[in-house]
Amino acid sequence: MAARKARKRRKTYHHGDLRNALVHAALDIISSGGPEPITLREVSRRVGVNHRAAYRHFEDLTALLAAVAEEGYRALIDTLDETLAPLRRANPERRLEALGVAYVAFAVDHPAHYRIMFGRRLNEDGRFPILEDLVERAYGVLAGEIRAAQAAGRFAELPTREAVFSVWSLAHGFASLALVRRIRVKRALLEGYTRQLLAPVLAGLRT
Amino acid sequence: MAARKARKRRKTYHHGDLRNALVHAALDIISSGGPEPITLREVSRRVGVNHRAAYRHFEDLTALLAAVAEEGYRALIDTLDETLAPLRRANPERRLEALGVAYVAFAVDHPAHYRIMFGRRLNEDGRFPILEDLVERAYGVLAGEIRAAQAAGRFAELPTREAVFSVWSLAHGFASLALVRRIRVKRALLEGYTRQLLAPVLAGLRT
DNA sequence: ACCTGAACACCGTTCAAGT
DNA sequence: ACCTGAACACCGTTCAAGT
Repeated sequence: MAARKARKRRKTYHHGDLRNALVHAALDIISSGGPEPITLREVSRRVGVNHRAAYRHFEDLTALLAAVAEEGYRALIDTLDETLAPLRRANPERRLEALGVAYVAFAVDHPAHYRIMFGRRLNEDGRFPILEDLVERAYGVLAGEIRAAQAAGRFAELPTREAVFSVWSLAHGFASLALVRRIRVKRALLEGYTRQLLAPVLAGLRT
Repeated sequence: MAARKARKRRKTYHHGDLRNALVHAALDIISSGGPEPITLREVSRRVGVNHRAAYRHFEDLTALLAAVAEEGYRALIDTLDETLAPLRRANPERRLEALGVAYVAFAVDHPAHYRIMFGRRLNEDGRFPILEDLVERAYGVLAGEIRAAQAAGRFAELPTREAVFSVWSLAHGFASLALVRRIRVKRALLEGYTRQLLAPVLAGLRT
């Protein structure tokens, strides 16, 4: 029926923004939580085009998934930036904690994006270098706060890289375990719980 | 050719230990690192039987993967136990650190097992409760050391559960990021690197 | 009891068209 | 330029047999 709707909406032979429509159909499939796998054919079906039409916009299925991942990374970076915006005057530690909380919340609130972003290694063949750039930018947000905390004399002078990886690993690990329900947390308690888990690392970095 | 070999080895109509053969063929496929997906047909092909034969032993593909995961959890638990064995007289902190290092090393050295264990949620429908039991046992090993450290007055009296999740999240997150090469570490440096990442959490728990 | 074989409804991807 | 349709070599799973 999604197919029928899409077909009604356009009078022309051309779709208009097929590329975007395909990306969001892919997201819908995963977000709906059902057991439906993301397939090129199902995605095209939802958009209301022949499955071959997708090849105009994506070289193959992996390229479509890479587009989903790219959108996800951009959304994550935006979320992290927006998290910091109202905290301009807060101390670096609180800002770092807020980043960790926002990161985990993003994963839990966008499980479809997150799984594509961190599930398979899409850039295995170096086909999508943009993905590496975006990860680097997200990393940079975290690293910036850790450097600021160190500059303010609040954090020990460990190598920044290792400090970032400690925090990132913890946030990513918790998010992943929550997504596969190995750790069960009610959404309303997520932020507080994340703070509890982050507390030891942050305390440890302080020494 | 694997098929031919298997066919030669047995003279009888029956395979002997088909179930086990299937589980290990599945592992071989993922371990080989190639892009070959684990399919019931490919697994059966490697063992040298008709793909329908697998259904004698596994209700469906998910059940086969669950068997792989089960074996993985048992191996992980064994690894953790063996890690603690020579450290009976060490202090709880060192034992906990050793567990974290062993956990990450297990993931990196058994990527096939690890991905099946923590990738999809195989027990979604409650079909494989054994998997939950085994995760619980692995969790118990970690929890035991944290409780011991607390009892020895070395760790602050935080709730054990949250302390375990901090350490587990960090180890799991680091392992996952290393597996998808978001964090790149040479195998020879893995243990030392893991210790560096764990250091802040362990220090934080100490306060 | 254990394995096979044909059949069905799905895939991704290629090639050769249609508008 | 953009989309379609038939075809190919794959899937998982079901049903009806073979030894």
